[in-house]
Amino acid sequence: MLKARKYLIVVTGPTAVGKTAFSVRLANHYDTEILSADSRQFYREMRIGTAYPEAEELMAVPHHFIGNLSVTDAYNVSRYENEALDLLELLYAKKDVVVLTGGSGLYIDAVCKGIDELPEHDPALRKTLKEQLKNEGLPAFGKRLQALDPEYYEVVDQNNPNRLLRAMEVCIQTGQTYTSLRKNKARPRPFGMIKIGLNMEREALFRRIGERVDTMMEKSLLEEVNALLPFRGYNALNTVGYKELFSYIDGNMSLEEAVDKIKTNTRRYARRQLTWFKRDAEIQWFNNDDFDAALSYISKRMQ
RNA sequence: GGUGCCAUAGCUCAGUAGGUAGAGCAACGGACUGAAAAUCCGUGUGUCCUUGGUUCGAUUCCGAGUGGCACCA
Repeated sequence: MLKARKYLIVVTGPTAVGKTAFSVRLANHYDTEILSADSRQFYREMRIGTAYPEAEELMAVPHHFIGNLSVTDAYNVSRYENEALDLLELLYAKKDVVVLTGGSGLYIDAVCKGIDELPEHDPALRKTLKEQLKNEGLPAFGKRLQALDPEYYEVVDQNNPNRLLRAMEVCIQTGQTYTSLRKNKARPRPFGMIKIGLNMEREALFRRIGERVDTMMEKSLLEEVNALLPFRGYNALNTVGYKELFSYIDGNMSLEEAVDKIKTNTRRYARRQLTWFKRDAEIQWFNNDDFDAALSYISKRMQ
């Protein structure tokens, strides 16, 4: 007997375009389950501000990587890659198709292509390096990286502290250059991938973003944020919708200003997402409400 | 109705002693390998309200019109 081919249908696109509803429909159609690739919906304490799927949606289709973490948990793409691949193996024992949906491009790529073997960061080392960077400044810190990994220094964005810090970390932790560890080669996966991008006219998308933020405020996002105040130092809370309201709570701006800022930053996030997805030629784009066209494309690809 | 002030980028405004203009915010483009809803880089997008006049040349000066604001009726 022929073994049925396994498929991962990836549904992506800018925030607020309607990925969740689309994916639930898709999963229902294939009688399967959904893996989320939204790096902030992992956190169970962040529901309103991350536009968590509705209760009915969660009941209609089994979801994974939704609310599986606490904001205090340390997490990263590599762990996600491993956990997602393990889970897919389990799911493919009973399903031929699984849906991966979300807007975190790096996380989607980790599942589809894999990322290189690099050491997980050492919090103590990162703290030390951060302080050093602060004290000596970006240029001097960069020069030190240049001494350790001249090749990477040439290509890195030398103004981006996160990039310099990470590279420095890896060099120090491994005693090897960051460059030598970055293979940047896609790994083969035991399933076929069909990538669907959802989009809509920008003006309409931006209108939706504004409305969604207003809805979040009506659903008492401010209360959610207030409850998370003690955890604001955690990376999970360095997120649109949360940081602006922290700033309001600190008295740095009015509530109206904070809400406007959330809308602006969400629009920018959507643009960055589009920039990321645009360069992935495997993505086939559809209008967010064109479910049938997407479905017929998918079934054609599966033949 | 009268008088005064204003009209410049999507918004708030600056400016040009007459040589077609620039800030902030917004917007737009891009980068991206264990922080990624993060982090970083780049870009002025303009009938200077309309119309006559003066001038080699008007967004700038003068007149008229239109719109807005204020005050007086």
